[in-house]
Amino acid sequence: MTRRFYVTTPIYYVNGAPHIGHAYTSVAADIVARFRRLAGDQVHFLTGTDEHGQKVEQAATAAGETPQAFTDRISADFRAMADTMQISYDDFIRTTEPRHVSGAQALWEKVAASGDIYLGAYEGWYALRDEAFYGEDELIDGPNGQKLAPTGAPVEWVREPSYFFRLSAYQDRLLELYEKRPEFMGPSGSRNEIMSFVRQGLRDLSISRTSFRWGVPVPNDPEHVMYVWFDALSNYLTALGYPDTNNPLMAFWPADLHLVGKDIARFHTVFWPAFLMAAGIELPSRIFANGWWTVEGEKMSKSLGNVIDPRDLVSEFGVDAVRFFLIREVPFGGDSDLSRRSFIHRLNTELANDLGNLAQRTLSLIARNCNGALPEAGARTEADTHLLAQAELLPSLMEEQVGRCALTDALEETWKIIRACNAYIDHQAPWALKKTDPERMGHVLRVLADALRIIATVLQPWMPESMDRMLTQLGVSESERSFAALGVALPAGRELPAPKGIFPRYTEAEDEKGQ
RNA sequence: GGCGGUGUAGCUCAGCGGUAGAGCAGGGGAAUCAUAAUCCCUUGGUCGGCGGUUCAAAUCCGUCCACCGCUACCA
Repeated sequence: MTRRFYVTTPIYYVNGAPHIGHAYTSVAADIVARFRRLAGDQVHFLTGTDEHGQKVEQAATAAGETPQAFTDRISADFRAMADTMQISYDDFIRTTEPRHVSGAQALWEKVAASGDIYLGAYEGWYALRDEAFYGEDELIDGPNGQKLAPTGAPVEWVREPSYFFRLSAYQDRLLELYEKRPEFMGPSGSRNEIMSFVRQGLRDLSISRTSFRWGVPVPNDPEHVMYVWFDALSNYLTALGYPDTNNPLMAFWPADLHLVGKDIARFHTVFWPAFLMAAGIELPSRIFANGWWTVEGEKMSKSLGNVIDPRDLVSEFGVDAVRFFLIREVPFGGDSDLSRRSFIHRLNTELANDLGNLAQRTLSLIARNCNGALPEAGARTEADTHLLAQAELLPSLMEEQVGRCALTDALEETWKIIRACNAYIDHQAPWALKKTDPERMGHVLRVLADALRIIATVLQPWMPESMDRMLTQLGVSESERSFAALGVALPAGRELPAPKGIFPRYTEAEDEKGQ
Protein backbone atom coordinates (compact mmCIF):
# COMPACT_ATOMS: atom_id res chain seq x y z
CA MET A 1 0.00 0.00 0.00
CA THR A 2 1.77 3.09 -1.22
CA ARG A 3 1.37 6.25 0.68
CA ARG A 4 0.57 9.40 -1.28
CA PHE A 5 2.48 12.55 -0.49
CA TYR A 6 1.68 15.97 -1.89
CA VAL A 7 4.21 18.75 -1.36
CA THR A 8 4.20 22.26 -2.80
CA THR A 9 6.35 25.35 -3.10
CA PRO A 10 4.67 28.73 -3.27
CA ILE A 11 3.86 29.88 -6.77
CA TYR A 12 6.33 32.67 -7.33
CA TYR A 13 5.22 36.13 -8.28
CA VAL A 14 6.56 37.07 -11.69
CA ASN A 15 7.29 40.71 -11.02
CA GLY A 16 11.03 40.16 -10.81
CA ALA A 17 13.78 37.72 -11.62
CA PRO A 18 14.21 34.59 -9.53
CA HIS A 19 16.77 34.87 -6.75
CA ILE A 20 18.35 32.79 -4.02
CA GLY A 21 15.27 33.05 -1.79
CA HIS A 22 13.06 31.39 -4.38
CA ALA A 23 15.67 28.72 -4.94
CA TYR A 24 15.87 28.13 -1.19
CA THR A 25 12.20 27.30 -0.70
CA SER A 26 12.18 25.18 -3.83
CA VAL A 27 15.27 23.22 -2.82
CA ALA A 28 13.77 22.52 0.59
CA ALA A 29 10.55 21.28 -0.97
CA ASP A 30 12.55 19.23 -3.44
CA ILE A 31 14.48 17.54 -0.65
CA VAL A 32 11.25 16.55 1.03
CA ALA A 33 9.82 15.30 -2.27
CA ARG A 34 12.90 13.26 -3.13
CA PHE A 35 13.13 11.92 0.40
CA ARG A 36 9.53 10.69 0.35
CA ARG A 37 10.12 9.04 -3.02
CA LEU A 38 13.14 7.21 -1.60
CA ALA A 39 11.01 6.10 1.30
CA GLY A 40 8.63 4.59 -1.23
CA ASP A 41 5.81 7.13 -1.31
CA GLN A 42 3.93 8.11 -4.40
CA VAL A 43 4.81 11.80 -4.51
CA HIS A 44 3.24 14.73 -6.27
CA PHE A 45 5.44 17.81 -6.16
CA LEU A 46 4.01 21.09 -7.39
CA THR A 47 5.64 24.41 -8.12
CA GLY A 48 4.73 27.25 -10.45
CA THR A 49 4.19 30.95 -10.95
CA ASP A 50 1.66 33.52 -9.79
CA GLU A 51 1.01 35.81 -12.73
CA HIS A 52 -1.94 38.08 -12.08
CA GLY A 53 -2.29 41.51 -10.54
CA GLN A 54 -1.90 45.12 -11.26
CA LYS A 55 1.85 45.16 -10.80
CA VAL A 56 2.31 42.54 -13.49
CA GLU A 57 -0.08 44.39 -15.79
CA GLN A 58 1.91 47.55 -15.34
CA ALA A 59 5.30 45.89 -15.62
CA ALA A 60 4.19 44.37 -18.90
CA THR A 61 3.05 47.73 -20.22
CA ALA A 62 6.32 49.28 -19.16
CA ALA A 63 8.17 46.53 -21.01
CA GLY A 64 6.03 47.15 -24.08
CA GLU A 65 4.59 43.69 -23.94
CA THR A 66 1.17 42.20 -23.45
CA PRO A 67 0.70 40.81 -19.96
CA GLN A 68 0.57 37.31 -21.38
CA ALA A 69 3.82 37.67 -23.32
CA PHE A 70 5.45 39.24 -20.29
CA THR A 71 4.39 36.49 -17.91
CA ASP A 72 5.33 33.82 -20.45
CA ARG A 73 8.84 35.16 -20.42
CA ILE A 74 9.27 35.57 -16.65
CA SER A 75 7.52 32.31 -15.85
CA ALA A 76 9.89 30.51 -18.24
CA ASP A 77 12.79 32.04 -16.36
CA PHE A 78 11.48 30.70 -13.03
CA ARG A 79 11.06 27.34 -14.62
CA ALA A 80 14.61 27.44 -15.94
CA MET A 81 15.85 28.30 -12.47
CA ALA A 82 13.97 25.34 -11.01
CA ASP A 83 15.53 23.09 -13.64
CA THR A 84 19.00 24.42 -12.93
CA MET A 85 18.49 23.72 -9.24
CA GLN A 86 17.43 20.16 -10.09
CA ILE A 87 13.98 20.70 -8.64
CA SER A 88 12.13 17.46 -9.35
CA TYR A 89 8.67 18.97 -9.72
CA ASP A 90 5.92 16.81 -11.15
CA ASP A 91 3.88 19.76 -12.26
CA PHE A 92 4.45 23.45 -12.86
CA ILE A 93 1.28 25.48 -12.68
CA ARG A 94 0.76 28.97 -14.00
CA THR A 95 -2.19 30.98 -12.77
CA THR A 96 -2.82 32.17 -16.33
CA GLU A 97 -3.54 28.64 -17.52
CA PRO A 98 -7.17 27.79 -18.32
CA ARG A 99 -7.13 24.87 -15.89
CA HIS A 100 -6.28 27.24 -13.09
CA VAL A 101 -8.70 29.98 -14.08
CA SER A 102 -11.67 27.65 -14.24
CA GLY A 103 -10.63 25.88 -11.06
CA ALA A 104 -10.25 29.13 -9.13
CA GLN A 105 -13.68 30.20 -10.32
CA ALA A 106 -15.13 26.90 -9.18
CA LEU A 107 -13.60 27.37 -5.75
CA TRP A 108 -15.02 30.88 -5.59
CA GLU A 109 -18.50 29.59 -6.40
CA LYS A 110 -18.19 26.90 -3.78
CA VAL A 111 -17.22 29.45 -1.13
CA ALA A 112 -19.94 31.82 -2.32
CA ALA A 113 -22.49 29.02 -2.02
CA SER A 114 -21.67 28.81 1.68
CA GLY A 115 -22.76 32.43 2.05
CA ASP A 116 -19.34 33.69 3.05
CA ILE A 117 -18.85 36.04 0.13
CA TYR A 118 -20.75 39.32 -0.07
CA LEU A 119 -20.56 42.47 -2.14
CA GLY A 120 -19.42 45.61 -0.38
CA ALA A 121 -17.17 48.54 -1.03
CA TYR A 122 -13.58 48.91 -0.18
CA GLU A 123 -12.24 52.32 0.46
CA GLY A 124 -9.00 53.47 1.91
CA TRP A 125 -5.53 54.69 1.21
CA TYR A 126 -4.18 52.73 -1.67
CA ALA A 127 -0.59 52.52 -2.85
CA LEU A 128 -0.38 51.55 -6.47
CA ARG A 129 3.24 50.56 -6.21
CA ASP A 130 2.63 48.15 -3.34
CA GLU A 131 -0.73 47.06 -4.65
CA ALA A 132 -1.99 47.41 -1.11
CA PHE A 133 -4.31 49.39 1.11
CA TYR A 134 -2.98 51.05 4.23
CA GLY A 135 -4.61 52.23 7.42
CA GLU A 136 -4.71 55.93 8.21
CA ASP A 137 -2.40 55.41 11.20
CA GLU A 138 0.21 53.67 9.10
CA LEU A 139 0.74 56.59 6.74
CA ILE A 140 3.69 58.88 6.95
CA ASP A 141 4.02 62.42 5.68
CA GLY A 142 6.18 62.83 2.64
CA PRO A 143 7.51 66.00 1.03
CA ASN A 144 4.88 68.48 -0.28
CA GLY A 145 2.38 67.17 2.24
CA GLN A 146 1.97 64.06 0.12
CA LYS A 147 0.85 61.05 2.14
CA LEU A 148 3.07 58.02 1.86
CA ALA A 149 2.76 54.37 2.73
CA PRO A 150 5.21 53.02 5.32
CA THR A 151 7.09 51.59 2.35
CA GLY A 152 7.50 55.09 0.98
CA ALA A 153 5.06 54.55 -1.87
CA PRO A 154 2.61 57.36 -2.63
CA VAL A 155 -0.99 56.64 -1.69
CA GLU A 156 -4.35 57.90 -2.89
CA TRP A 157 -7.86 57.63 -1.44
CA VAL A 158 -9.70 55.01 -3.42
CA ARG A 159 -13.21 53.67 -3.19
CA GLU A 160 -14.29 50.70 -5.22
CA PRO A 161 -16.87 47.99 -5.04
CA SER A 162 -15.40 44.74 -3.82
CA TYR A 163 -16.43 41.28 -2.83
CA PHE A 164 -15.56 40.36 0.69
CA PHE A 165 -14.84 37.04 2.29
CA ARG A 166 -16.33 36.67 5.76
CA LEU A 167 -12.99 35.97 7.40
CA SER A 168 -14.19 37.41 10.70
CA ALA A 169 -16.51 34.43 11.08
CA TYR A 170 -13.57 32.05 11.12
CA GLN A 171 -11.50 33.40 13.98
CA ASP A 172 -12.62 30.83 16.52
CA ARG A 173 -12.43 27.90 14.16
CA LEU A 174 -8.91 28.92 13.14
CA LEU A 175 -7.74 29.22 16.73
CA GLU A 176 -9.27 25.87 17.47
CA LEU A 177 -7.42 24.42 14.50
CA TYR A 178 -4.09 25.79 15.74
CA GLU A 179 -4.71 24.45 19.24
CA LYS A 180 -5.84 21.03 18.16
CA ARG A 181 -3.24 20.52 15.50
CA PRO A 182 -0.01 22.11 16.72
CA GLU A 183 1.86 20.55 13.80
CA PHE A 184 -0.35 22.43 11.36
CA MET A 185 2.18 25.22 11.09
CA GLY A 186 5.80 25.78 11.90
CA PRO A 187 8.35 26.71 12.97
CA SER A 188 7.15 27.60 16.45
CA GLY A 189 8.17 31.26 16.27
CA SER A 190 6.09 31.73 13.18
CA ARG A 191 3.25 29.82 14.80
CA ASN A 192 3.18 32.12 17.81
CA GLU A 193 3.04 35.19 15.62
CA ILE A 194 0.19 33.88 13.54
CA MET A 195 -1.79 32.89 16.59
CA SER A 196 -1.39 36.25 18.21
CA PHE A 197 -2.36 37.88 14.94
CA VAL A 198 -5.58 35.89 14.78
CA ARG A 199 -6.34 36.54 18.45
CA GLN A 200 -6.20 40.25 17.76
CA GLY A 201 -9.29 39.79 15.67
CA LEU A 202 -9.91 39.25 12.00
CA ARG A 203 -11.53 41.65 9.58
CA ASP A 204 -13.35 40.52 6.50
CA LEU A 205 -11.09 40.20 3.53
CA SER A 206 -11.45 42.05 0.28
CA ILE A 207 -11.14 39.39 -2.40
CA SER A 208 -11.88 41.22 -5.65
CA ARG A 209 -10.82 44.31 -7.56
CA THR A 210 -12.36 46.39 -10.29
CA SER A 211 -9.41 48.71 -10.80
CA PHE A 212 -7.54 46.46 -13.20
CA ARG A 213 -8.32 43.63 -15.60
CA TRP A 214 -5.35 41.26 -15.37
CA GLY A 215 -6.81 38.57 -13.17
CA VAL A 216 -9.30 35.77 -12.93
CA PRO A 217 -12.82 37.09 -13.64
CA VAL A 218 -15.21 36.71 -10.74
CA PRO A 219 -18.01 34.30 -11.69
CA ASN A 220 -21.19 36.09 -12.65
CA ASP A 221 -19.69 39.53 -12.23
CA PRO A 222 -17.10 40.17 -14.93
CA GLU A 223 -16.51 43.70 -13.69
CA HIS A 224 -14.43 42.12 -10.93
CA VAL A 225 -11.26 40.11 -11.00
CA MET A 226 -10.16 38.03 -8.05
CA TYR A 227 -7.88 39.57 -5.54
CA VAL A 228 -4.50 37.97 -5.80
CA TRP A 229 -4.57 35.70 -2.74
CA PHE A 230 -7.83 34.00 -3.55
CA ASP A 231 -6.51 33.40 -7.02
CA ALA A 232 -3.03 32.33 -5.98
CA LEU A 233 -3.82 30.04 -3.06
CA SER A 234 -6.29 28.05 -5.07
CA ASN A 235 -3.44 26.80 -7.28
CA TYR A 236 -2.75 23.98 -4.83
CA LEU A 237 -6.16 22.58 -5.71
CA THR A 238 -6.53 23.59 -9.33
CA ALA A 239 -3.27 21.83 -10.18
CA LEU A 240 -4.90 18.59 -9.06
CA GLY A 241 -7.78 19.13 -11.43
CA TYR A 242 -10.20 20.72 -8.96
CA PRO A 243 -13.19 20.77 -9.16
CA ASP A 244 -13.09 17.55 -11.16
CA THR A 245 -13.24 14.95 -8.42
CA ASN A 246 -12.71 12.24 -11.00
CA ASN A 247 -9.25 13.51 -11.73
CA PRO A 248 -6.89 10.87 -10.33
CA LEU A 249 -4.63 13.61 -8.98
CA MET A 250 -7.37 14.70 -6.58
CA ALA A 251 -6.40 11.67 -4.50
CA PHE A 252 -3.36 13.67 -3.42
CA TRP A 253 -5.53 16.14 -1.54
CA PRO A 254 -5.23 17.18 1.25
CA ALA A 255 -1.67 18.38 0.76
CA ASP A 256 0.88 16.97 3.17
CA LEU A 257 3.10 20.01 3.14
CA HIS A 258 2.99 23.56 1.86
CA LEU A 259 6.46 25.07 2.13
CA VAL A 260 6.45 28.86 2.07
CA GLY A 261 8.65 31.85 2.84
CA LYS A 262 7.92 33.40 6.19
CA ASP A 263 6.51 36.55 4.59
CA ILE A 264 3.58 34.64 3.17
CA ALA A 265 3.06 32.26 6.07
CA ARG A 266 0.03 34.19 7.22
CA PHE A 267 -1.85 33.85 3.96
CA HIS A 268 -1.30 30.14 4.06
CA THR A 269 -2.18 29.61 7.71
CA VAL A 270 -5.08 32.04 8.01
CA PHE A 271 -6.71 32.81 4.66
CA TRP A 272 -6.18 29.45 3.03
CA PRO A 273 -7.67 27.26 5.77
CA ALA A 274 -10.55 29.70 6.10
CA PHE A 275 -11.29 29.53 2.36
CA LEU A 276 -11.14 25.76 2.52
CA MET A 277 -13.40 25.56 5.56
CA ALA A 278 -15.91 27.75 3.76
CA ALA A 279 -15.74 25.48 0.73
CA GLY A 280 -16.03 22.36 2.86
CA ILE A 281 -12.68 21.05 1.70
CA GLU A 282 -10.16 19.21 3.86
CA LEU A 283 -7.25 21.23 5.17
CA PRO A 284 -3.60 20.60 4.35
CA SER A 285 -1.59 18.72 6.98
CA ARG A 286 1.22 21.12 7.48
CA ILE A 287 2.47 24.56 6.51
CA PHE A 288 6.09 25.35 7.18
CA ALA A 289 7.78 28.72 6.75
CA ASN A 290 11.44 29.21 5.98
CA GLY A 291 13.53 32.27 6.84
CA TRP A 292 15.29 35.00 4.89
CA TRP A 293 18.72 35.13 3.36
CA THR A 294 21.07 38.02 3.77
CA VAL A 295 24.15 38.37 1.60
CA GLU A 296 27.51 39.14 3.22
CA GLY A 297 25.54 40.33 6.22
CA GLU A 298 23.31 42.69 4.28
CA LYS A 299 19.72 42.47 3.24
CA MET A 300 19.27 41.51 -0.39
CA SER A 301 17.90 44.37 -2.39
CA LYS A 302 17.88 45.65 -5.91
CA SER A 303 19.21 49.02 -4.83
CA LEU A 304 22.22 47.44 -3.10
CA GLY A 305 22.76 45.39 -6.22
CA ASN A 306 23.50 42.30 -4.13
CA VAL A 307 20.64 40.12 -5.29
CA ILE A 308 22.02 36.65 -5.87
CA ASP A 309 20.88 34.62 -8.81
CA PRO A 310 21.46 31.05 -7.65
CA ARG A 311 22.44 30.13 -11.20
CA ASP A 312 25.60 32.19 -10.87
CA LEU A 313 26.65 30.14 -7.86
CA VAL A 314 25.70 26.95 -9.63
CA SER A 315 27.88 27.72 -12.61
CA GLU A 316 30.84 28.36 -10.34
CA PHE A 317 30.40 25.65 -7.71
CA GLY A 318 27.89 23.15 -9.05
CA VAL A 319 24.28 22.64 -8.14
CA ASP A 320 24.84 20.26 -5.25
CA ALA A 321 27.23 22.57 -3.47
CA VAL A 322 24.60 25.30 -3.55
CA ARG A 323 21.80 23.00 -2.45
CA PHE A 324 23.97 21.69 0.37
CA PHE A 325 25.00 25.09 1.61
CA LEU A 326 21.48 26.51 1.58
CA ILE A 327 20.18 23.78 3.83
CA ARG A 328 23.30 23.15 5.90
CA GLU A 329 24.24 26.65 6.93
CA VAL A 330 21.49 27.42 9.41
CA PRO A 331 18.71 25.40 11.05
CA PHE A 332 15.89 25.29 8.53
CA GLY A 333 13.22 27.77 9.58
CA GLY A 334 15.59 30.49 10.74
CA ASP A 335 17.24 33.34 8.85
CA SER A 336 20.71 32.92 7.46
CA ASP A 337 23.57 34.70 5.80
CA LEU A 338 25.28 33.78 2.56
CA SER A 339 28.86 34.91 2.40
CA ARG A 340 31.43 33.73 -0.08
CA ARG A 341 33.80 32.93 2.74
CA SER A 342 31.40 30.75 4.73
CA PHE A 343 30.18 29.14 1.52
CA ILE A 344 33.64 28.03 0.46
CA HIS A 345 34.51 27.02 3.99
CA ARG A 346 31.53 24.68 4.20
CA LEU A 347 32.30 23.12 0.86
CA ASN A 348 35.90 22.51 1.76
CA THR A 349 35.52 21.18 5.28
CA GLU A 350 32.34 19.18 4.98
CA LEU A 351 32.06 18.16 1.35
CA ALA A 352 35.67 17.92 0.21
CA ASN A 353 37.44 16.96 3.46
CA ASP A 354 34.89 14.95 5.41
CA LEU A 355 32.80 13.22 2.77
CA GLY A 356 34.65 13.50 -0.54
CA ASN A 357 37.96 12.48 0.92
CA LEU A 358 36.41 9.59 2.84
CA ALA A 359 34.96 8.16 -0.36
CA GLN A 360 38.16 8.75 -2.25
CA ARG A 361 40.46 7.08 0.26
CA THR A 362 38.11 4.11 0.68
CA LEU A 363 37.56 3.60 -3.03
CA SER A 364 41.17 3.96 -4.01
CA LEU A 365 42.19 1.40 -1.40
CA ILE A 366 39.65 -0.99 -2.90
CA ALA A 367 40.77 -0.19 -6.42
CA ARG A 368 44.39 -0.82 -5.62
CA ASN A 369 44.18 -3.71 -3.18
CA CYS A 370 41.02 -5.62 -4.05
CA ASN A 371 41.31 -5.71 -7.82
CA GLY A 372 38.77 -2.95 -8.06
CA ALA A 373 35.99 -5.26 -6.94
CA LEU A 374 33.70 -4.98 -3.97
CA PRO A 375 35.28 -7.07 -1.19
CA GLU A 376 33.46 -9.74 0.72
CA ALA A 377 31.99 -9.01 4.12
CA GLY A 378 33.64 -10.84 7.00
CA ALA A 379 32.68 -11.64 10.54
CA ARG A 380 31.98 -8.33 12.17
CA THR A 381 34.15 -7.08 14.97
CA GLU A 382 32.72 -4.90 17.67
CA ALA A 383 33.98 -1.80 15.85
CA ASP A 384 32.34 -2.94 12.61
CA THR A 385 29.03 -3.57 14.28
CA HIS A 386 29.13 -0.29 16.12
CA LEU A 387 29.68 1.72 12.96
CA LEU A 388 27.21 -0.11 10.77
CA ALA A 389 24.49 -0.16 13.39
CA GLN A 390 24.64 3.62 13.59
CA ALA A 391 24.62 3.96 9.82
CA GLU A 392 21.69 1.61 9.43
CA LEU A 393 19.63 3.80 11.73
CA LEU A 394 20.01 6.79 9.43
CA PRO A 395 17.00 6.33 7.13
CA SER A 396 14.48 6.04 9.94
CA LEU A 397 16.14 8.73 12.02
CA MET A 398 16.18 11.13 9.10
CA GLU A 399 12.67 10.26 8.10
CA GLU A 400 11.47 11.51 11.45
CA GLN A 401 13.49 14.70 11.06
CA VAL A 402 12.40 15.39 7.50
CA GLY A 403 8.84 14.89 8.70
CA ARG A 404 9.39 17.81 11.08
CA CYS A 405 11.08 19.84 8.32
CA ALA A 406 14.30 19.59 10.34
CA LEU A 407 16.30 19.38 7.14
CA THR A 408 19.47 20.71 8.72
CA ASP A 409 19.32 18.32 11.66
CA ALA A 410 18.94 15.42 9.26
CA LEU A 411 22.15 16.47 7.51
CA GLU A 412 23.94 16.75 10.84
CA GLU A 413 22.92 13.18 11.67
CA THR A 414 24.57 12.00 8.48
CA TRP A 415 27.71 13.95 9.20
CA LYS A 416 28.07 12.25 12.56
CA ILE A 417 28.30 8.96 10.69
CA ILE A 418 30.73 10.40 8.16
CA ARG A 419 33.02 11.52 10.98
CA ALA A 420 32.67 8.09 12.58
CA CYS A 421 33.74 6.51 9.29
CA ASN A 422 36.84 8.67 9.15
CA ALA A 423 37.70 7.66 12.71
CA TYR A 424 37.05 4.02 11.86
CA ILE A 425 39.28 3.95 8.82
CA ASP A 426 42.10 5.56 10.79
CA HIS A 427 41.76 3.14 13.68
CA GLN A 428 41.46 0.08 11.48
CA ALA A 429 44.23 1.30 9.18
CA PRO A 430 43.51 -0.97 6.22
CA TRP A 431 46.74 0.24 4.56
CA ALA A 432 48.64 -1.43 7.45
CA LEU A 433 46.43 -4.54 7.41
CA LYS A 434 47.43 -4.99 3.81
CA LYS A 435 50.76 -6.42 5.03
CA THR A 436 49.64 -8.11 8.24
CA ASP A 437 46.14 -9.40 7.51
CA PRO A 438 44.92 -8.85 3.94
CA GLU A 439 41.69 -10.70 4.57
CA ARG A 440 40.75 -8.38 7.40
CA MET A 441 41.72 -5.45 5.20
CA GLY A 442 39.05 -6.53 2.73
CA HIS A 443 36.48 -6.83 5.47
CA VAL A 444 37.28 -3.36 6.78
CA LEU A 445 36.95 -1.86 3.32
CA ARG A 446 33.67 -3.64 2.86
CA VAL A 447 32.34 -2.17 6.10
CA LEU A 448 33.29 1.26 4.79
CA ALA A 449 31.74 0.63 1.40
CA ASP A 450 28.52 -0.45 3.05
CA ALA A 451 28.48 2.58 5.33
CA LEU A 452 29.19 4.85 2.39
CA ARG A 453 26.38 3.28 0.44
CA ILE A 454 23.97 4.16 3.21
CA ILE A 455 25.37 7.67 3.47
CA ALA A 456 25.16 8.28 -0.26
CA THR A 457 21.66 6.83 -0.39
CA VAL A 458 20.24 9.06 2.32
CA LEU A 459 21.99 12.14 0.95
CA GLN A 460 20.48 11.79 -2.52
CA PRO A 461 17.65 14.22 -1.77
CA TRP A 462 20.14 16.93 -0.78
CA MET A 463 22.73 16.33 -3.48
CA PRO A 464 21.24 14.26 -6.29
CA GLU A 465 24.03 14.69 -8.85
CA SER A 466 27.04 13.99 -6.66
CA MET A 467 25.37 11.14 -4.82
CA ASP A 468 24.49 9.61 -8.16
CA ARG A 469 28.20 9.63 -8.98
CA MET A 470 29.15 8.32 -5.56
CA LEU A 471 26.67 5.45 -5.72
CA THR A 472 27.91 4.56 -9.18
CA GLN A 473 31.47 4.47 -7.89
CA LEU A 474 30.30 2.25 -5.04
CA GLY A 475 28.82 -0.18 -7.55
CA VAL A 476 25.21 0.55 -6.58
CA SER A 477 22.95 0.25 -9.61
CA GLU A 478 20.03 2.58 -10.29
CA SER A 479 17.54 0.09 -8.92
CA GLU A 480 19.42 -0.31 -5.64
CA ARG A 481 19.20 3.24 -4.39
CA SER A 482 15.97 3.36 -2.41
CA PHE A 483 15.70 2.92 1.35
CA ALA A 484 14.05 -0.44 0.81
CA ALA A 485 17.00 -1.58 -1.32
CA LEU A 486 19.36 -0.97 1.57
CA GLY A 487 18.02 -4.16 3.10
CA VAL A 488 19.76 -6.22 0.42
CA ALA A 489 23.55 -6.38 0.54
CA LEU A 490 25.46 -5.90 -2.68
CA PRO A 491 27.10 -9.08 -3.96
CA ALA A 492 30.82 -9.35 -3.28
CA GLY A 493 33.02 -9.21 -6.33
CA ARG A 494 31.02 -6.59 -8.14
CA GLU A 495 33.39 -4.59 -10.26
CA LEU A 496 33.75 -0.93 -9.34
CA PRO A 497 34.64 1.85 -11.74
CA ALA A 498 37.87 3.75 -11.17
CA PRO A 499 37.38 6.21 -8.29
CA LYS A 500 37.27 9.87 -9.14
CA GLY A 501 37.03 12.83 -6.79
CA ILE A 502 33.50 14.07 -6.28
CA PHE A 503 33.88 17.29 -4.30
CA PRO A 504 36.74 19.60 -5.29
CA ARG A 505 38.41 22.01 -2.88
CA TYR A 506 38.43 25.74 -3.51
CA THR A 507 41.81 26.78 -2.17
CA GLU A 508 42.52 29.81 -4.30
CA ALA A 509 39.23 31.49 -3.66
CA GLU A 510 39.58 30.91 0.05
CA ASP A 511 43.02 32.50 0.13
CA GLU A 512 41.73 35.50 -1.77
CA LYS A 513 39.02 36.10 0.75
CA GLY A 514 40.69 34.72 3.83
CA GLN A 515 42.25 36.87 6.47
C1' G B 1 2.20 51.14 22.53
C1' G B 2 0.60 45.67 22.36
C1' C B 3 2.17 40.51 21.60
C1' G B 4 6.28 37.21 20.95
C1' G B 5 11.35 35.69 20.46
C1' U B 6 16.54 35.75 21.35
C1' G B 7 20.92 36.67 24.66
C1' U B 8 25.48 29.71 26.54
C1' A B 9 33.32 28.81 24.48
C1' G B 10 36.61 33.53 19.45
C1' C B 11 32.28 32.17 15.59
C1' U B 12 27.44 29.41 14.48
C1' C B 13 24.36 27.07 17.69
C1' A B 14 22.35 22.51 20.92
C1' G B 15 20.91 21.71 25.96
C1' C B 16 15.76 23.88 29.09
C1' G B 17 15.72 21.12 37.16
C1' G B 18 20.60 17.15 38.99
C1' U B 19 28.70 17.86 38.54
C1' A B 20 28.62 23.08 31.41
C1' G B 21 27.98 20.49 25.20
C1' A B 22 28.77 20.03 19.43
C1' G B 23 30.80 21.81 14.88
C1' C B 24 34.23 25.36 13.17
C1' A B 25 38.45 28.40 14.71
C1' G B 26 43.13 28.06 18.29
C1' G B 27 47.22 24.74 20.66
C1' G B 28 49.94 19.87 21.01
C1' G B 29 50.70 14.97 19.12
C1' A B 30 50.02 10.58 15.68
C1' A B 31 49.64 8.63 11.00
C1' U B 32 50.84 8.90 5.69
C1' C B 33 45.50 4.95 2.43
C1' A B 34 43.41 9.85 0.69
C1' U B 35 41.29 15.88 -2.48
C1' A B 36 48.21 18.37 2.67
C1' A B 37 42.69 15.49 3.48
C1' U B 38 42.33 12.31 8.41
C1' C B 39 42.72 10.63 13.57
C1' C B 40 43.84 11.42 18.93
C1' C B 41 44.45 14.83 22.94
C1' U B 42 43.72 19.80 24.39
C1' U B 43 43.07 25.57 25.64
C1' G B 44 38.67 28.22 26.26
C1' G B 45 32.38 29.89 29.33
C1' U B 46 30.79 33.47 37.18
C1' C B 47 25.19 29.89 30.46
C1' G B 48 23.14 39.04 29.37
C1' G B 49 22.68 41.81 34.79
C1' C B 50 20.23 41.62 39.58
C1' G B 51 16.84 39.26 42.89
C1' G B 52 13.65 34.93 44.23
C1' U B 53 11.72 29.52 44.49
C1' U B 54 14.39 24.74 45.38
C1' C B 55 18.45 19.95 48.72
C1' A B 56 19.79 21.38 43.55
C1' A B 57 18.67 26.61 38.16
C1' A B 58 21.39 27.92 31.36
C1' U B 59 17.12 25.13 32.82
C1' C B 60 11.28 27.63 36.95
C1' C B 61 9.45 32.84 38.75
C1' G B 62 10.16 38.31 39.02
C1' U B 63 12.79 42.46 37.30
C1' C B 64 16.26 45.19 34.38
C1' C B 65 19.43 45.71 29.94
C1' A B 66 20.50 44.63 24.68
C1' C B 67 19.11 43.02 20.03
C1' C B 68 15.24 40.88 16.67
C1' G B 69 10.32 39.61 14.79
C1' C B 70 4.92 40.32 14.28
C1' U B 71 1.01 44.13 14.70
C1' A B 72 -3.78 42.67 7.38
C1' C B 73 -2.31 41.57 1.68
C1' C B 74 6.75 41.11 -1.29
C1' A B 75 11.12 34.00 -1.47
